Amino acid sequence: MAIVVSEFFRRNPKTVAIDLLGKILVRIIGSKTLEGIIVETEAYFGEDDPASRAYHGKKNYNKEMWEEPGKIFIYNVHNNWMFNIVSHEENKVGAVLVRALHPIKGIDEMMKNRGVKEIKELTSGPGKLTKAFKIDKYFNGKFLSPENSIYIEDRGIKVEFQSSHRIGVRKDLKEKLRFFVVNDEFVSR
DNA sequence: AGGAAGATCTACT
DNA sequence: GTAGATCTTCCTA
Repeated sequence: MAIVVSEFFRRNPKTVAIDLLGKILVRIIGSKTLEGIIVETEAYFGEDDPASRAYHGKKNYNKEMWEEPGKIFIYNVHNNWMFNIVSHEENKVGAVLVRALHPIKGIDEMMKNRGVKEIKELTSGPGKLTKAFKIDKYFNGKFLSPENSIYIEDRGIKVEFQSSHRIGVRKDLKEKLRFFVVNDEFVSR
């Protein structure tokens, strides 16, 4: 069952980040379908979050965070594309970063896209999964939807999760805003 | 023109 | 396991 994007992402990013765990990211490439269970996410808030791309105010490169929830927000870090989904309540700012997936369909295609043989290496990090799923700046500002060949499904998978501080950020908030599925080998660390 | 970044890969100890 | 190079994008000057 496809999720209702406009409702699902119109919530606090922290709630969305937790709720995304266990959902399926689906990507259609020609006749191929790639699928992965979301097993690691991070929540980012607006201008009061020092780790957020929105911290320095609305800029050309982050303006999507102010736009409609359910839009895809892509940016580049050290030659890696980061896949975020705009998530916030009415008149707020925020996004959720997808950090890791557990591949379930289209493994061969992912190996081709990534250029590696180990399944564990396919999608166990934010830059890895965008490469495996062929996600790049092209998707920035587009909505998650089957028409755009990328969307999220709820198949009722229930997961047990833990939280931790966000990874790689210079200044984090006190609150733990990284969420990951317990005992999943695709969690990035 | 220069630099920093929410990371990854490689080559080692 | 841990350090160092990487070589894109978009910022600030």
